[in-house]
Amino acid sequence: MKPSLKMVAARAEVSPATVSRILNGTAKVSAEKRARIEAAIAELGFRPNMAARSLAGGRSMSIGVITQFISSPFYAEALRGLEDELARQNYIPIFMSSHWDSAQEENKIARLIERNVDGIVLLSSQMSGQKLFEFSNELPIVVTGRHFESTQASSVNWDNTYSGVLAADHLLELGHREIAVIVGAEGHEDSHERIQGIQTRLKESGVMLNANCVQMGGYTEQGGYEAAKALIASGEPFTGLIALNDQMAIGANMALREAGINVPSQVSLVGCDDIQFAEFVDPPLTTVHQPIYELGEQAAKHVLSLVNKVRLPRESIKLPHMVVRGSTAPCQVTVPS
Amino acid sequence: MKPSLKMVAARAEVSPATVSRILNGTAKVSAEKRARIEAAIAELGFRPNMAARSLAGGRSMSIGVITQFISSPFYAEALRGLEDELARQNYIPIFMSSHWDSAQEENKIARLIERNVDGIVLLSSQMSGQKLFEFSNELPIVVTGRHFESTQASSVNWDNTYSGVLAADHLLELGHREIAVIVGAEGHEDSHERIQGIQTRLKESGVMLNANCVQMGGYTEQGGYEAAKALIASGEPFTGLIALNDQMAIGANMALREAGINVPSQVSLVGCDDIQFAEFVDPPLTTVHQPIYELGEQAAKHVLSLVNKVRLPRESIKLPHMVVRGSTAPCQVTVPS
DNA sequence: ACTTTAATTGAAAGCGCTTTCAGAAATGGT
DNA sequence: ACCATTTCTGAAAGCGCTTTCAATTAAAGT
Repeated sequence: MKPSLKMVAARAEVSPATVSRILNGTAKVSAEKRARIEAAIAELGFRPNMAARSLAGGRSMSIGVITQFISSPFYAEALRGLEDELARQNYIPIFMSSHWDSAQEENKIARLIERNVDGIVLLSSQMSGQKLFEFSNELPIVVTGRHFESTQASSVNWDNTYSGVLAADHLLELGHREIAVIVGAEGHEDSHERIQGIQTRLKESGVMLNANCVQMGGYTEQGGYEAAKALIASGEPFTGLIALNDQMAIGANMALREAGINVPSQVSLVGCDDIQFAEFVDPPLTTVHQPIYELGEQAAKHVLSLVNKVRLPRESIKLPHMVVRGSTAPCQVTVPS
Repeated sequence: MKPSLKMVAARAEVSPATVSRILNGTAKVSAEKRARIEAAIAELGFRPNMAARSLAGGRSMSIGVITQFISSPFYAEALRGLEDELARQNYIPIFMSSHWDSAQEENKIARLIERNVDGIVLLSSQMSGQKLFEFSNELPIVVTGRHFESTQASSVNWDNTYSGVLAADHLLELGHREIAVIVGAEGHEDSHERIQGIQTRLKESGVMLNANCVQMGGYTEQGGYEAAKALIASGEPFTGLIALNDQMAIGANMALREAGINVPSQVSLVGCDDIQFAEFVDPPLTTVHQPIYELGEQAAKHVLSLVNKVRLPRESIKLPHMVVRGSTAPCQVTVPS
């Protein structure tokens, strides 16, 4: 039979309440009893039962985390940050994937609430603001990739507009004036902000972003590959190509290669995220590094601050920055001025 | 206040026991009461409290899953299989990373047991067999990447020897006789089996695997990169290179490129796993496809069969197979016969 | 030495559910 | 109609812990 708190209490000749106090540090206990209890715990190999703690105490010490796909290099990195930060505060994450489907997302949230999570982190939620608000009345929620604030909810993000600005500036500085963009999907606030950043910068430099030069790639390698093919097929000229994430950039790179278009001498390619693989493709991908791991950490800090109702010292998240590798080069084509 | 089972019972004018029976399907309930109860549940928006269920019922409907790194394309795929299969049976996974550290692994297992998981899946465990055995006395355990069987434990694997055989055969058939290998790390049963497979096949074809031609790459891109560099620096001639996973193969590919060695015309490169990216590197990576997603699924089925003490229909896992892409080609070098 | 205040401790009441046990109702057989 | 089964249902105990609340003991003040 598994040792219980009661058995520890009996063995240490104290009341269960006192053992509980040691476990939680909720009250002072005399050194002598503390020693007896700790000995008893060790001897019995006692491990507290979280279900019971959760039921009695109303806290489960766990945070639900919903991602679109657990198996994406982007989310994986954020999850790592989350897991590390939560562990530091003795919480555990419970991960679930919602596969870009808001029905599944709601369902998984319900499932997490059943499991008594103390709070929820939504990495790139698809849900309507209305629903989000409703859930945030039930428990603390933190979302990334979009803005949302209420009494029990907050959002954490880096400056996505700035990511767009960086990518655009980089190509502009290299002399590119014909620029194409592969976006992820509609209705993503962060994605939208990046495009905003790109467009603002292009406009400031007197470069028009032709509508034909914007293709959707669904954030996958395959999608990026097809988007680039479409771009090439359209006949629209471009010397600079920005993909809104690295996976699409890698797919696009392949399409360009297949079409016999050299990167970077004919087309400069810039990605976004700086996932682990970016460094290892050929040519190594120039990309906008985003603080993904840190995003996870911050998200964790934010939920826990909501859960424990403590004010968080307002430290803002790092800014994205360019990582220039081999996929971009000065524009070779002479542009009529 | 959150609705409780008791409130549902009151509203439906039945006893809590009856509501519980509906929830669990543990006994027949008259159609009339069932209707009343279901209405009450819907009206109140009642969601059962898992902590309470777990405490009372002794089952948490959750399975602990320990991986080395959650952010690895390999594990991510297995996790997806696990998550899907568990969901089908109304269980949820609780993921934790142990970072190739057996102390952390034990610690996380303890943490999972505290949380009342009904069973544990270890993806590529590092723990000693002794420890593993001890834990398996506490609760059902399934491990992958090594063999381990006991009354409350089992292992699920594909045929790793065969993976090695496939890789070796492929290079052999292309006429390669000077072959180098980048292995992961010491003490991995699956890794060891793959080398066995490679060596057996090489020996059968009268090809010796020189000890200098085996380098360790730690399963990472960076490691593969450095291993390949070392291989090149050693001056040892080779026309075929097998990396025991795709990440190392991708790193090696980069090292070869940097050294001005063309793949596949000068060196044929074969990877292992067939991760998503393999298709998108240049040249597209020839690799041994392993049924990773299915491994996750099977692992889930196995733990649940142990948990619920049902015999599993003995369906064996798919065999690995070659996926020939662009990184291998017939050997160009004339080998003295 | 004797009260006042503070520091420790234990008894007991739940947290929200499952499950045994036994009683009540319904079914069937004759 | 009457008893033997079978089916459905409720009362109550309890899962392992936390947390008041009040009691006990130690420390401090005069």
